[in-house]
Formats: sequence, structure tokens, C-alpha cells
Amino acid sequence: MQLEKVVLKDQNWLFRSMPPTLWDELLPHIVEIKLPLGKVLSESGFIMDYLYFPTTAIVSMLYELESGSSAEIAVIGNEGCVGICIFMGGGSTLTRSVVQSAGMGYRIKASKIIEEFNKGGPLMHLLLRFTQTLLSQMTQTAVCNRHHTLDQQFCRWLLLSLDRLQSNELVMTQELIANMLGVRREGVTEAAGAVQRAGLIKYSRGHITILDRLGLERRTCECYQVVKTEHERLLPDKLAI
Amino acid sequence: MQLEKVVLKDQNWLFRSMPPTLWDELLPHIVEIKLPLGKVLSESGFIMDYLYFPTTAIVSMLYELESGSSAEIAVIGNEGCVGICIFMGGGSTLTRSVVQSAGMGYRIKASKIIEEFNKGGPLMHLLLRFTQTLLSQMTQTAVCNRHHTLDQQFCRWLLLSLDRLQSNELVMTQELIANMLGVRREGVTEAAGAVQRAGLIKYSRGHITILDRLGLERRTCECYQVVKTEHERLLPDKLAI
DNA sequence: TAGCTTATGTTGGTTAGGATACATAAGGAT
DNA sequence: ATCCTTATGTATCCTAACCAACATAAGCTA
Repeated sequence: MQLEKVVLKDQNWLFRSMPPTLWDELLPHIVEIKLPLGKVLSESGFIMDYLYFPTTAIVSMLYELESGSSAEIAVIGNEGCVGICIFMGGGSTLTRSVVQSAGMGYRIKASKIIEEFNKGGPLMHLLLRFTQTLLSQMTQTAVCNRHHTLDQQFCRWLLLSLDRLQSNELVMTQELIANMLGVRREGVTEAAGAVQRAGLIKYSRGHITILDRLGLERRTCECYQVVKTEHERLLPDKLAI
Repeated sequence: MQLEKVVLKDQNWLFRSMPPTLWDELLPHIVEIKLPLGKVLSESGFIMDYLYFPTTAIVSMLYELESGSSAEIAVIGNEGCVGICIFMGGGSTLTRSVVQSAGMGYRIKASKIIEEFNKGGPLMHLLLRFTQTLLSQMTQTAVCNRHHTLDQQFCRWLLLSLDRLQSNELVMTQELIANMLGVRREGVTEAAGAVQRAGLIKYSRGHITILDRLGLERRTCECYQVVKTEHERLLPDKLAI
């Protein structure tokens, strides 16, 4: 029992950074769940009942326009949680959260989170720090959408996903990537083709293998490094709360 | 004395929504300041010492790229405050906050804000609600940058600014608008020309007068209404905390 | 192995907006 | 009034990305 919990605590930055008393308080409320590809964790405008903590899964925050076209606003992996609107107030957001890469995660009832959050203690500080990294991702997405090429954005997207995975392989069709980036599938084909010809990746029918990670980092825009550095600043391994 | 305070409290949504005990606690720490055009309230990466509450001024949150080109991420007026990183953790953000429309505002020392915020009481709830509206603005900016035309974005920008002003006139050159939107000045000239020819605005050398507000709302993309509606939901006139 | 579905590749035409360069014109300063 | 600065207008060329339509090809199923 004790061993199992230690392993679990290590799987998400928020868990890892919780002081023992907080951890003991929350542990009984933590439930493991499967997060299959495409699972919707929050729908635009709907109240959320759980706060989700991905461990091996990756979740995309998307915004969908009336026209049906969409754009990814941020990616969340095992460094954070899905459902910040729970503790921010309002209870719902206009973004959809969809599992982009299948895996596992945990969840805790919204009511329990609110109860702990409102004490103003360590949980509040952890969650707000994570929210701050979301803000920086959203900022960077907005700027990147405005100023950088599809090729650069494609590389940035790959890198952000890779950072949240264990392997150097990604299961993801170009069609889906296009939806995330809010561009046409053909555009992604072109970008992916160019990156593959440059020897940085290899892909076939929904499987992307990274061959030269450093090459990708050189090819992308500054946005990737900025987001990553800010992540490391705000979510350090050892956080003194 | 008493009268003066009442007037002041009414000038910003956050002030207005504070319960009396909180207001009495903060009042001694509130200092009025001038916010002239171009004044920088926060610089990328720098620790903020004050939380600013615009009353008649409007502040833009901008992100500046290495190349020097920039983009506005969100606008803040008398519904909120500048410096959320103070209470979110980390103490600094990568965005610059610049006064876009001159006016007045108030400020409170960061240390005082942190002290009150950490109690987990009404100030925390108010500030987080406002932060949530910032998130929705940032989301919409990202999507709008991706999918909508410059013409639509120009109208959206005008409307968002107008909502934060008393008058129907805006003092703003096309050059500055271009910086905000992250496009070329010539592009703004073109968009502004078209909107003027359509009879919706009139402008000359840095003065824009709105002639047909409804026409602007019809001409812009859905993003404006979405942001506005979310604002009204999250920051209602009468908030029960 | 044949057929079907789904993923990826390619082509040609179109367009919004970027880069550059220069023209006009309004208003303040001398 | 003249000059000068600053704001706005315009024109040419260029490119990234869109749109639409279709071609290939990989892997699954029968």
C-alpha cells in the first residue's frame, strides 16, 4: 500500500510537490482513470465535476469557432491538471479539453478541490503556479499564431508534445495535428514532409518518430524555448511553498 | 471624506465588488496614480511591486518577440487589474503591460495584496474571477489571430477598447494599433479606410470617432461577443462572494 | 488476394497580408 | 506663411497559406 502511493505521487508534478499533510488529505479522494484518445474532459460552457491530473496522457485545450475550425490554446501533461475553471471561479470555460495522446491519469472531485483550495494553503499555491504556466503557453500560442510559419509551429507542437511523453514516438495523424494547429491538413503534410526530408523525423500513417530532437529545436521559433524555460521556472523540481 | 471614498470605490469593478470589511482593510493602502499614454506598468521578466487598478485608463498586455514585432494578448480597463503574476506565483510574467489610453488609476503594494490574497477570502475570489476573464481574452486572441481577417480584428480591437472608455472617441494612431494587433501599419490603414468608407468610423491623425457601433459589431468576428459575454458572466454587477 | 478505408502526396489557382518605397497632407513650430 | 514632423494613403511585388480536386499508397478485412 505505502509503496503504491509513493509511485503514484511521483507521476504528476502537482502531486510530487504537495507537502505530506496535504497529500494525506487528498489521497483518499484520488481516483485513477483511463484517458483514451479523443476523450473529452471538458466541453465548452459546461460545469466541470472533476479536476484531472494526467500522468502518461496528454490533453489539449482547444477552442472551437462557430465555423467548426479550431485551434489549440495549450497542452497539459503530467506537470499539471485539467479544469482550472473549477478553482478560478465561474466553474466553466469556453475551451474544450480533449485527450491528444492516450494514457492514464487521476481525478479528484471538484468540491474537494474547492474546499482545499479555499484554505489558501499549499494546494492553492501549486495550482496557481501551474495556471501561470498555462497563461504563458496561451500567450505564446497567440503570438506564434500571428508571427511564425506553419513549419515552425509544427516543430514547436512536436516538441511540446514530446516533453510530455516518455518515448520519442508520437501516435498522431496529420489530420489531427492540423486540427490542433488550426490549419489545413495539406499544410501539415507539406510541413511534415519538409521536416522529414531534413532528416529530423520519420513518419508513416499516424506514427511520428523523432530522429533529431536538437534539429527540431533549431528549426522551431523562439516560442518553444520561452514556454519551456518559463515552465521550469514556475514548476521547479523542488518547490519551497 | 466618506463621500470621496464611495466615488473611488465605484470606479473599478474589483473595488466595487469588495465587501465593506475588505474595503476598509485595503483603503489605507490605495494610492491614486496618473497613467499617461505609453507608461510601462510591467516589463517582461521583471518582478512587479504594485498591483494596478485602472479607472479611466486602458492597459494593453503585449508580448514582444526577439524580432521586435509584438502582439497584444489582452486589454485591461476599469474591470480589473494589472499584475496578476503577483498573486499567481512567480512574481513576473513575460508580457509587457503598457498604457494604451491615458487616464487615471490606483495601485496597491504587492506585499499587501499577497497578504490579503493568501487568506483565501473575497479578495482572492475577485482577483481569480478577473484572471479567468483574462484567460478567455487570451484564448480568443489566439484563435482570432489564427482564423480571422485583419478587418475583423481591427473592429474587435476598437470595440474592446470602447467598452473600457466613457467616450465614443479614441486617441490612437494607426501605427500604434498596428503594434497592438501585430500587423503592419499599412494593413491597418487599409482596414481603417474600409471601415471608414463603410461609414462606421471617422478618423484623422490619431483620433478615431465611432459613428455606428452596431455596424462595427456586425462587421467583426464572433470573438468580440464571446469575450464580452464571458466578461459579463464572470464579472457581474452584483457578485455574491 | 482483392477490395475498402484511411492516411498521405500533389497540383493549380486564389488571396490576405508582408516587404519596400514613395506620395500626400494635417497640424504644430518658427 | 513657411518649414518640419508625423500621420496617412498608395502602388508594386512577393510569399505563405488557403481552397478544391484528385492521386497514391498503406494497412486492414473479407
